[in-house]
Amino acid sequence: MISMQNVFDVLQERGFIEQTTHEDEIRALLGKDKVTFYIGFDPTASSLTVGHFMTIMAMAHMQRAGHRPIALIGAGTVMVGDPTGKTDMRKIMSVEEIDQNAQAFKKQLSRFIDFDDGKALMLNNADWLRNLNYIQFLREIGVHFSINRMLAAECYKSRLERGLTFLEFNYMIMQAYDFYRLHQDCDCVMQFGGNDQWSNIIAGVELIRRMTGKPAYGMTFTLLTTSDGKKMGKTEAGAVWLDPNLTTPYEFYQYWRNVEDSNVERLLGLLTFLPMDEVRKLGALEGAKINYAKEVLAYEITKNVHGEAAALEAQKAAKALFGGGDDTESIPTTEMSPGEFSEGLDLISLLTKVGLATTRSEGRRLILQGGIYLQNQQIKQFDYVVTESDFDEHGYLLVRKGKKVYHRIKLS
RNA sequence: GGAGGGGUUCCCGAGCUGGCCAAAGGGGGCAGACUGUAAAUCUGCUGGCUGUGCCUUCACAGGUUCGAAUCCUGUCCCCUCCA
Repeated sequence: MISMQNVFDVLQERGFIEQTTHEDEIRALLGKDKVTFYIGFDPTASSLTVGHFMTIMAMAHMQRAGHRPIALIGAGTVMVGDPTGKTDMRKIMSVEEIDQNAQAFKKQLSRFIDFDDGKALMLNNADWLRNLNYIQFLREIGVHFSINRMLAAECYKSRLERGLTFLEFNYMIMQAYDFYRLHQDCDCVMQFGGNDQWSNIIAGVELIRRMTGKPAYGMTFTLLTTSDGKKMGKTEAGAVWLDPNLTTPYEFYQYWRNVEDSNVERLLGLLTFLPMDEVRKLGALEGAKINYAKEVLAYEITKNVHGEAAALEAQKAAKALFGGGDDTESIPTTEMSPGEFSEGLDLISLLTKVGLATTRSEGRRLILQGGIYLQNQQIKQFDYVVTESDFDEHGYLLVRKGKKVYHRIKLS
């Protein structure tokens, strides 16, 4: 790093920052000292998602600027469950599941942040939250919280209409206490998070101020949303995961390759390390040319998450399918024995077998509506029987569903 | 604890004077058209199956009836008001 730009400005320029508790102080602090900050990750699933990834990017920028990140695994806070943004109460998770997820989170985080030699810390709030003494906690920490103010918090609003349990109501206090603990134990003075975490973050900032008289700071990042305000990172199949077993690198690549035009520049800034002048250049491309920017976006993010080899492979596969290239190695492939086709296999069975249709009815519907193609030939006969003669000379059969979903059958 | 209102197909939400209900409408999703692997728009589909018929669904378990999402009984869960 040659020119040492203030990370605050970097984050701002790249579009991360949504709200800050004390903008000037934070900027000043980040400009001169080595600052310890934390971001919490609640292990509610077995993998991190792209939403977490954006936050991790911010963390990485901070680390590159010489600050010390604490990745806090929330295996204690998930025991309670964050009601923020939820309309219904989340299922109570078993401790085994939580701890398993926490392990998975740890592994994934280590790929993006350098935890060597104390350059970053990974902590788990289960270590202090699970054994709290109720009465003692209420007397020490609980006194500092005003129910009146908590009820006014934005994050509880929807839940006050539908019902909020006392368990979940305590989430904010848990998170505030985390910040306090990290402040005491690790000199952590800042907490970052997605913008939905604002209420929880300021609760911690205030708790620290009340208990220690010392300042603490908070900052939230923009949330990944589509132009109509829907959360990004969700597909019909569920979230976009960082775990390649849950979302394959090819699917992951395609997700970014298909984002809407208006979001490309923003996403490049948030999710890649490309210099901003390049980001702006790419974002300025118009019409069909912006497809190039999407390729860059998809490639860069996939590279960050799954490595260069996987990114190249995904890109090649995508180009082959959509751009007339000839590499088809990376498309999802199912191997089947020639014997299965010796009598012929009906198309519907084939579709369900490879997962292109979840039920036979769905398969039939797809075919009837013209959504199924074999070797790029539309098949509208629902009782079509696939035989070896449908395969190419190398023993491959390319099955396509709609415009974008490809699957290959290989005879073996 | 008392009074009242609810639990319907992926979601929201009709139906609940018994048959015409696999269940209106909207959302979401999928497919088609248009395109740039974009957005917007338009069209169709959207419980399962050996498919013009059959099977399983309207919280759960029973019952009444030729026939129940609709009526009766019990159970569980949720919400509102009162305590």
